[in-house]
Amino acid sequence: MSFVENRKLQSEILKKEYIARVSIDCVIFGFHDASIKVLLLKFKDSESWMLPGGYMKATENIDVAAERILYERTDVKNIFLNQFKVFGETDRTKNFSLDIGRVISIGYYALVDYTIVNHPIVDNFSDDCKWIDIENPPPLLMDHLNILNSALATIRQQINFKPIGLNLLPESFTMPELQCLYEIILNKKINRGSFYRKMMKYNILDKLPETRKGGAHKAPNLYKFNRERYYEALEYGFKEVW
Amino acid sequence: MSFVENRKLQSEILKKEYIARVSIDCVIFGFHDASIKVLLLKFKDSESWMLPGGYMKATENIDVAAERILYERTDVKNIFLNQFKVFGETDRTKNFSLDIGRVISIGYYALVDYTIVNHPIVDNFSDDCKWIDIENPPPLLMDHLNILNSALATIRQQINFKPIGLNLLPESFTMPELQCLYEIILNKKINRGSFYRKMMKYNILDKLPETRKGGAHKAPNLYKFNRERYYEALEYGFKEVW
DNA sequence: ACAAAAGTGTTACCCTTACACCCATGT
DNA sequence: ACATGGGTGTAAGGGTAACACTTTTGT
Repeated sequence: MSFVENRKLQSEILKKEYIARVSIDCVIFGFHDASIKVLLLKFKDSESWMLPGGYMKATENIDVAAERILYERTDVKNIFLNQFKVFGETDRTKNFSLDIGRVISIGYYALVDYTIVNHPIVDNFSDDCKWIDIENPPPLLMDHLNILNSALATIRQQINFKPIGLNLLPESFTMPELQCLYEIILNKKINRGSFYRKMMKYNILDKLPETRKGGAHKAPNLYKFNRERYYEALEYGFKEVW
Repeated sequence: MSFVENRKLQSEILKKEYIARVSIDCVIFGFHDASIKVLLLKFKDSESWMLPGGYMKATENIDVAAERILYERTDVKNIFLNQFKVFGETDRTKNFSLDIGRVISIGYYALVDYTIVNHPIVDNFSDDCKWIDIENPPPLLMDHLNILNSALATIRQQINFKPIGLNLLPESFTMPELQCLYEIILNKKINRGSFYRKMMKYNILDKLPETRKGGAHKAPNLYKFNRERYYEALEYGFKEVW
């Protein structure tokens, strides 16, 4: 089979297996060193970075596709991704060295434990995969900076009426750590006592019997999220005005 | 050219012009007779109804596609559509007599003036187009009932922190009419005085010099939305908790 | 006269903030 | 002793809701 024939066949297979011109991009946020990180791939032989993304298969549910794509490109699995917006400008891929034509992309975000990425295993298109501080993003391909900022705006909105932190913090954590997460996301200081009471009223925390030993001062209490009540709050939100 | 050849050609043209397997469905809400209506098409020679929808072209921006599709199918134009969710279950089209294969659909909603639909002009696939009360929806094709309910849930959420009513009410309206709209959307009674003050505090209404004559009692004041402040409120919302 | 609309005063209540105070517990 | 963390009391302030009262103005 000639090279051209082979490429044609590959293309045919791809067309059958995948939905042409529809991709998924994943904005994976982590929390570490009192700052928000995003998981990025470095495009091979280039100084540009990109969000982990890929094409949808014709036979798989959209949410499943998002999880598969993230797994294939970063070795990260079993995380819950939230669809947040479709990016469908005709010129959104023009700032890209490969001519992939017109592609619309479905944006997903997730808030995950920073430690889920242990090994920088990357796929054939990338030569690096790591957490990058959102304060200083490197050059991003196509409209990926726009997608990233849109995801950030989405979580900053949602923090007003939905819980946050599960999967972003380790299984158990202290109240000052949780407060620090909120302060970083909201980019402002919060009064400690008020934060404490509001969190307790949300009724999504379980206090653990043990404390975090080894620090320089009083060992802080450990908490974990009560999954049942957390998910309930995620679904229904904390408040409605009307 | 044989029938088969012709169909093949048509299919090829369609493939080039349109993005295969990506559709847009529009949930168009109107307000009339103190109830919420949705604009539906009746599928030809069938008792089933559907949301106005269609396929995206390869060369058009996604938001433009949504407006074009709505216009082609219902003769309604120049309305602002909001993307709200992608429906991508593999089995979402199975309950449909035509075998269109796997299609993912991008959901858009709009809130419009009920009077925009003057003539029930419909396309080749439909034999009726009209407003239908959301309280008693007829049988809907595929997952269109799901899409409709999802759009409803979206606006009921958003009414808590964004203005509503522009395009849904006529250019000028009275305070009781606006309150009625809110009560219908939220499905509950609101205290008149409290509603009045809250609305005035939102600072998105301009009081007109004239009143609505001809009613049985005191002519109520007319108001209209201040576009500039309305759009600003749409973008930034009325309140943030943290 | 009557009914609807408009605007405002009042009160009670809840929630949120900021601040403070006291206690506990590590080094 | 000192620093951090935990928990709660309190007072100020803002927002909301329900209710009532008054005034206006159509038929």
